[in-house]
Amino acid sequence: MTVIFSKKCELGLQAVLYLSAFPKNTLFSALEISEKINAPKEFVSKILQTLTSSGIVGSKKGNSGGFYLKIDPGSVRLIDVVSAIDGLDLFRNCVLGFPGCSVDEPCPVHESWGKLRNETYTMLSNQTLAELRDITVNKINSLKK
Amino acid sequence: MTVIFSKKCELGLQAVLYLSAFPKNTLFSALEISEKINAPKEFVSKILQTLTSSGIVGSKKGNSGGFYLKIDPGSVRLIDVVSAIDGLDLFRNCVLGFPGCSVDEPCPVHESWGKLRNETYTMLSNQTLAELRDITVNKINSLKK
DNA sequence: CAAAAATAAGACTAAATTTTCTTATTTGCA
DNA sequence: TGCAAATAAGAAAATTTAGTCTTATTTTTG
Repeated sequence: MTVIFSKKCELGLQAVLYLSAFPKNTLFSALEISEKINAPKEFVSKILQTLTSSGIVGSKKGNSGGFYLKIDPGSVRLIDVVSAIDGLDLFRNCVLGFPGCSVDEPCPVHESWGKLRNETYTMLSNQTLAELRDITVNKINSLKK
Repeated sequence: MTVIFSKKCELGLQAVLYLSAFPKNTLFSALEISEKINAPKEFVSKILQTLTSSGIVGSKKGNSGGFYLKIDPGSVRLIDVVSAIDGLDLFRNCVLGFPGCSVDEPCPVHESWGKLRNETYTMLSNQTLAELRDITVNKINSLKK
């Protein structure tokens, strides 16, 4: 089971982080990326297509084609990728699944989860891929092979 | 899509919260509970069976049978229900899905998510059902009919 | 121009989760 | 004792998510 994001989203985040470790516009084939993040090539390719249509990633067809980060790493935040793939329902819905959870009819953890949820949103919004670069490079390099 | 818990877990939490709003050992049939929390009866019944085998809930067969909170509401915490249904992987796995995420090989949000994850765990552990009773009763009563 | 290698797109399959159904067993009560 | 109503248990169906396959198109290179 995934933690809070879907598998698609996790892999999308990993792929974009991978791309952000290299100079902007550096092309990588879906195969290269999939091997690096240890995921099925076709699945990665499909996820990157989604990110392409949302504008975060660019693609180039043909013999020497591939995917690349289209937006400057200083302008992309993790939340942008999450938003493009899973959407933001995570930050709207009641964590206990109650309907109509609000200040007037709060669930038992409405306030406390609300706070944590906002902090999570902030965490995913605060830093850009550029700011995460060093730690990202270190992590990417530790992924064996 | 659910927020961080599975549907089973959400409904299990709702059902237990419902039971905790009444004096301990008060019996409710799966049908009554399912109508209250607006979920399929058989599904609720199955979830409560899980909670029965984990000891949080008790069950009584036969004509006037049903389910009841077996442990005192002052001794049950939300995390106990989560643990019984979804397990605690949520509090162990990397939120970005990276393997081997650790202090030595942290992912880009290892520290910040680690903190939020611990606070989430604390939130689900701190208060007992008894302490949540007032707000629970209010929420349950707002769920129409 | 033809071959090779890549993305794009969509159909298809597989797996996991959710939900329903069926049957057995238990229990209270007339 | 027999019926009705409930849980127990497990099979089956439906839905969602994950992953694969196929075909088309693009682009570079020989």
